[in-house]
Amino acid sequence: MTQKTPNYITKLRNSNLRPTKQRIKICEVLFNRPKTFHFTINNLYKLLSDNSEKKISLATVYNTIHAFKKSGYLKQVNIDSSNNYFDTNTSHHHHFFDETNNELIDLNNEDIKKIELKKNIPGKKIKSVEVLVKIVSK
Amino acid sequence: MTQKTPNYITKLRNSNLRPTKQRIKICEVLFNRPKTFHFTINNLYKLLSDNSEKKISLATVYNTIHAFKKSGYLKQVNIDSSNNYFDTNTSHHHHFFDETNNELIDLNNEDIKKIELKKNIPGKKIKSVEVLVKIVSK
DNA sequence: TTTCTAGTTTATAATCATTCTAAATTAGAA
DNA sequence: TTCTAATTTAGAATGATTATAAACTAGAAA
Repeated sequence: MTQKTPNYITKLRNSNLRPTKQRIKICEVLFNRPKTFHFTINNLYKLLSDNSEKKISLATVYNTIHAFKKSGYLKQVNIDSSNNYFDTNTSHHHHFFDETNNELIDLNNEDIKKIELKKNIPGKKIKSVEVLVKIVSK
Repeated sequence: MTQKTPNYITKLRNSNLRPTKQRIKICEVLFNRPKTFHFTINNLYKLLSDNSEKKISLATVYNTIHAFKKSGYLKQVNIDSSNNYFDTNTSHHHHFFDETNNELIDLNNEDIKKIELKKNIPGKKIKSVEVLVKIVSK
């Protein structure tokens, strides 16, 4: 079931994204992981710089991440004005945000009772319902 | 029960904030309203500029809003990286965000079934639980 | 009332994240 | 191999917010 060598080339091509060296490298860093990955653009940029001699420009990191988001490979998670995260888990779920070490943790749908609203706004339809649980060390 | 002329001077002094002309003016714009008020710094700055000949500097608006937030007069509501709101309703509640016209709407605690988490993070305690319901026009 | 000082306001500069621009490079079809 | 459109890139531009430092002011003390 687990892909040994994920075919990022096909994945990219399917989204009309040319499989460039930079995009494949970013795919490897983001998706070749056993678990969901949460990151900021800055996190990722540093991570890419660290394990590589030839670095990917910051502009390309921004471009690529936004292209990936548009293609549905990533979800954006806004915590507050100074913390803009991305999440490789694109299924419907929620988050804990640990303010002690600025870490995002998934709160899966099955780990929270269904959200039921007793109010609706006339003329409007719901696009999303997101729960953010802020936590700190005890 | 309703105060005809709210005593912002006392309110400010109680929080160790000198009741300056600027702060009182901002209090009037923010709190002398029948309902909760949602705004961005820019909204507020424009509003203050419009109904006044002598305008309050942008720096003071930022300073004051942050002082008010610190004193518990306001809550900050982060929608996404380009929408940073403040809310005069400081009670525990949630929000709708209407993406059609960038408007925040309160979702009071009694209008949502209690959020129950079936997961907890060892060593961590919950600081807040916030629900954000994004809506658009039908 | 006058004086004095710490708190406050202000214009402007600095910062930081993000987006834009336009030139150089590259993927991949022909 | 050639050619073109897509992509990458460095650096400039933008926009929100914060910092700075000089001028002003509230209000306590004389």
